[in-house]
Amino acid sequence: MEPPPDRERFRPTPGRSREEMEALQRDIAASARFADDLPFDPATVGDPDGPLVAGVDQAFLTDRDPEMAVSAVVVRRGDEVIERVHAISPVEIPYVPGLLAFREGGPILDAFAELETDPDLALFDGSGRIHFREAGLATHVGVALDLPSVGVAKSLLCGTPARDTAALAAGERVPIRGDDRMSASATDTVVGYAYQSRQYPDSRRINPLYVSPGHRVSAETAVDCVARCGGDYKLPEPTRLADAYADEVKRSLAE
DNA sequence: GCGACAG
DNA sequence: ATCTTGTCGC
Repeated sequence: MEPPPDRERFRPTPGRSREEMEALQRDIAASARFADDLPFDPATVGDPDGPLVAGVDQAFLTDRDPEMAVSAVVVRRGDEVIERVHAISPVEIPYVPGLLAFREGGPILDAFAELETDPDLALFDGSGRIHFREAGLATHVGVALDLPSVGVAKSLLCGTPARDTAALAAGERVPIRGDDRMSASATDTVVGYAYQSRQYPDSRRINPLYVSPGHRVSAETAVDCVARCGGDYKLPEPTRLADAYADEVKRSLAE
């Protein structure tokens, strides 16, 4: 799938100043919908006859002249893999906290362009609304494709947990509220959740995931969808499969 | 000067 | 993200 013609302006292309990138992010946030606007019933995510859920992740070939990105997208219905694609693209923008979508967004869109299936929902490795300008990777790509999306990050970029998240039991979720490091419009509103997908039985601890709406989903529905994606690991299965696939492609390119 | 942050 | 073996515990 490709971005709709009228959304080409959201594509995270290189050659922009930091100010221009931040301005585009404010534009992206203004176009994002942090409320449910889904073509399916979120309660059916993970069901054999439920929606098509895509997992997205990348691996990098740092030891190349232009650094190369391997972007992978794995689409599932229930626990069955319907389609799996990848793209290998040059990385043209360095990683800067807050501007991750500009480094990874382009290569990810290259992978989506290879997709024959149209997913109903996509899970990204990174933040959505939990972002300084409410326009993290999941939001940026979701808005660019006008595709319902969710951000699943392994660490918290900004925002404040409603209570301590150090020792949550499996399945527990704690609201993350917008704080002073974020757009004023997010202040005190629930921009996402810390979600303990897995936990050890003993005293060892696993950090929670930080789930936030990307586009066309509310914070509550975003966590519900992640919880329904299942899997036996910390990361939801779609994302974990995309991660493994990107690594597989990367290793096959070793020299 | 301090703060300090996805992948 | 990436560089990387063994090791602790169920």
